[in-house]
Amino acid sequence: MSTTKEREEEKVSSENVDEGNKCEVNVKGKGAAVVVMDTPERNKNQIATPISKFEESPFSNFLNNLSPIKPVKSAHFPQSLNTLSFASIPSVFTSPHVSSIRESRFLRRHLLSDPSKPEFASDNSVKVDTDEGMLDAVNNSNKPKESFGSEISVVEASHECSKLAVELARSLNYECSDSPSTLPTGGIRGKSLSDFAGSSVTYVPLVQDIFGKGLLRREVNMDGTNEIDPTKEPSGCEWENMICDATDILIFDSPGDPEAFTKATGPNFRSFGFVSNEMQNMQDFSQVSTSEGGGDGSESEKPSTQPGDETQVKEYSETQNMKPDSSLTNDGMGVGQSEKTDNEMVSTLYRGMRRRCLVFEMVGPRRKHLDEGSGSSSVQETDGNLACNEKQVLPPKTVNESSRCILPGIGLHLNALAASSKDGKVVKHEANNASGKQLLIASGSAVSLHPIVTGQESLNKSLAETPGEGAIVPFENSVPLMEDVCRVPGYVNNEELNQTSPKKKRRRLEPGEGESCKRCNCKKSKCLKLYCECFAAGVYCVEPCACQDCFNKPIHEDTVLATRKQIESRNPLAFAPKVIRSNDSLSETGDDSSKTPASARHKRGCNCKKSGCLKKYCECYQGGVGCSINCRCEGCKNAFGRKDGSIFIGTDGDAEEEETDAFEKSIVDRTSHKNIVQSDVEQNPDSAPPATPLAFRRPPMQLPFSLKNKPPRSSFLSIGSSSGIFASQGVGRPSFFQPQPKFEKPFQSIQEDEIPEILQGTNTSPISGIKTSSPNRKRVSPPHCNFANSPGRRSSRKLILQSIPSFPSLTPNP
DNA sequence: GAGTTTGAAACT
DNA sequence: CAGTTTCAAACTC
Repeated sequence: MSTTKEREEEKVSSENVDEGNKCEVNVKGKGAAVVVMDTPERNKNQIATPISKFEESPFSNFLNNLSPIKPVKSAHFPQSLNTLSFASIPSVFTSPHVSSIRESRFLRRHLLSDPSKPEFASDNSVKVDTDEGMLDAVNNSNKPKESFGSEISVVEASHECSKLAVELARSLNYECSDSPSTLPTGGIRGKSLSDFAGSSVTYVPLVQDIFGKGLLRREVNMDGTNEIDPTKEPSGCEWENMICDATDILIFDSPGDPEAFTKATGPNFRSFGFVSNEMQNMQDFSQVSTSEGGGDGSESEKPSTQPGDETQVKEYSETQNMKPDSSLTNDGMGVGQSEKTDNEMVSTLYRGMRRRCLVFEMVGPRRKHLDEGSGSSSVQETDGNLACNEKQVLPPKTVNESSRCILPGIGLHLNALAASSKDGKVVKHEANNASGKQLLIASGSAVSLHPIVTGQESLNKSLAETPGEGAIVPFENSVPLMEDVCRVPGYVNNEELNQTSPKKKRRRLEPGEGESCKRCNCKKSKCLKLYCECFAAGVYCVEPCACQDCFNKPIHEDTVLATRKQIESRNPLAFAPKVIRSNDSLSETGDDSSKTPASARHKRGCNCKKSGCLKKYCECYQGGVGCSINCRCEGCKNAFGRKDGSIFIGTDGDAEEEETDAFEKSIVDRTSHKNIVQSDVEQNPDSAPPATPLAFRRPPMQLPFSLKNKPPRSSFLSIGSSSGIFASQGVGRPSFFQPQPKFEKPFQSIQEDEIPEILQGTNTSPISGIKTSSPNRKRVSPPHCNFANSPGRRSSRKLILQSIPSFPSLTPNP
């Protein structure tokens, strides 16, 4: 009892001290991702509501904890989880810089977490979860403590966690002699942040989600640990190292360990699953396994497991799968100590057994559990994602849901993104409208997402490394960047967001914002021509599509790929994003001041004659970009910028107003993007803001091909500021949103990669020169093809024209 | 929901 | 490269 009081006191004190931090942390957690992603302003706005909610909830929770009264968590939780997951993701994804930020966060979190786990504070990893979890934990802590009855159990749990971490490390081959008890997860994050922005990133979200659920559980345990654990303070450094290593291993191993990852085509998915599993395991361990005993146990376990790293990993994953289920079903917290004790004994005994046995089945079951049993957000999210993915793409390839999600490749990714975005919006809207948008935007905008990007990159790399993925879906591969970007964010979002039925989400998305998930209504093209938006976007047709005789499905992958190649052979940029965001780059040209269209440009330019570039018929307008020199439009009144170069100049008041609005929005986005991407942009004026991971994925081969061979009509001039634009548009005008979607995909994923590559490769400068010289000029000489080689600019991300790369990548060049 | 308009994509 | 046709989205009613 005294312990409980102490805990409370600690928490309280920590809260008092850290309240500010908490708030910030929460904000960051949620908003961080968002903020990073796009315009801070939006994020702030959007986030604000959520944050406030969170804050309140945590506060209330803490207060409750302090007070004898124990409030029930309930509603806040899910949101917090979602938000957390998002936030966490970005943070994780964020580049090293981000990591630094994170560290700060961690610190804060630690403070927060400290209350529950002063000792663990050293472990950054745990903290994040704790933040969310804190609340829950706080609420739960009281219960759990009571239920636990003995602190020992808690301690054991913590040990188990450490064990889990250790196991992970083992699997990785890393032996962390000193694994801080619980932190493994945290450690992972930390690592991901610093080291593996990309890979880690992907994991992180899951982790967070898991934490969201599991943390609560964990925290409960943690609380107990805190009291007891003081003895165990792990060295943060060591722990982090271990985690990092583990994460690395996990990530990298993932490909290697097909089993562990299961069949999931998408590395992301795998990673997620893996992480989630770990997390769950951790939780489970904390909850279940106590018997093995303290930190020592963890180490002891390590040695045992170490024998085969891979095997261990698999086992680990298996165990994760197993555990998660059990844990999920039990909810960790729900299970009484008695159960735990029983389970613990058993669990400890069978751990190894389970792990190994579970191995492959893990994913599927787990998810099911999640879906079925745990109402927890994480589960839902995963489900939602899966569902979405399944619908969209997957079908054939992936057996597992998870695999489905991932596998679909482009289609999936894009769809997922779209769906996710929509879902995110929808779902979040429930909780927080703003947050939802942010998420979406974030997902959408590769730029802002650095973290995401990084994550994607890592993912991409992993994918590239992993034979399965690439081999499986060429088409998917080609999609890469876009998809990746989308995937990650979207995916995450979906998971998080898709608490409800994925289908619903998709549908919602489609109709409303729907762009992310493009729907087509093709009747004669069989969805194998660019007429088909889905096909053009590099996505497989999904349920929402009303197409007839559709061949744009995973089943017909070969056909799709072949067709793609054909089209690409004709026009290498055919699948490149139509709109390229140069926003940043444009700014260089002076566009920025103008806000005008320069920020982003349509690759080819439009050819409107009757619409005045004021309707969606106009691709430029649809893409939320101004018309450029490349445009051959007549009577251009594009609100985003006229081809005259007068960007906005809206001769018409309306147009001007619109433009201004759009600009402002775009500017905001840009600014955000710029902030993030600036370096890149600066380096590459043309470059799209986001440093997408695409580059990794992109098979330079493809692009060079297409580009060199045939520069499409237009040059890449267009800007890739899409994210910004979209975001802005999305916020500001619905109409834009719609248009954006199309571009978005390309934007985010593709543009950056493509452009940069192109630019780089094509030293021919034409593009760059053109862009720089005249922002509006869309038609830069296409030929920049060299992009592949251009070393100079590459140094920077040179996102430049992702458009090209993305697609090329998609094409099964290999 | 059906029909029209529009402009891109595809074809010649 | 230019012109025409095809196509599907966007738009209107």
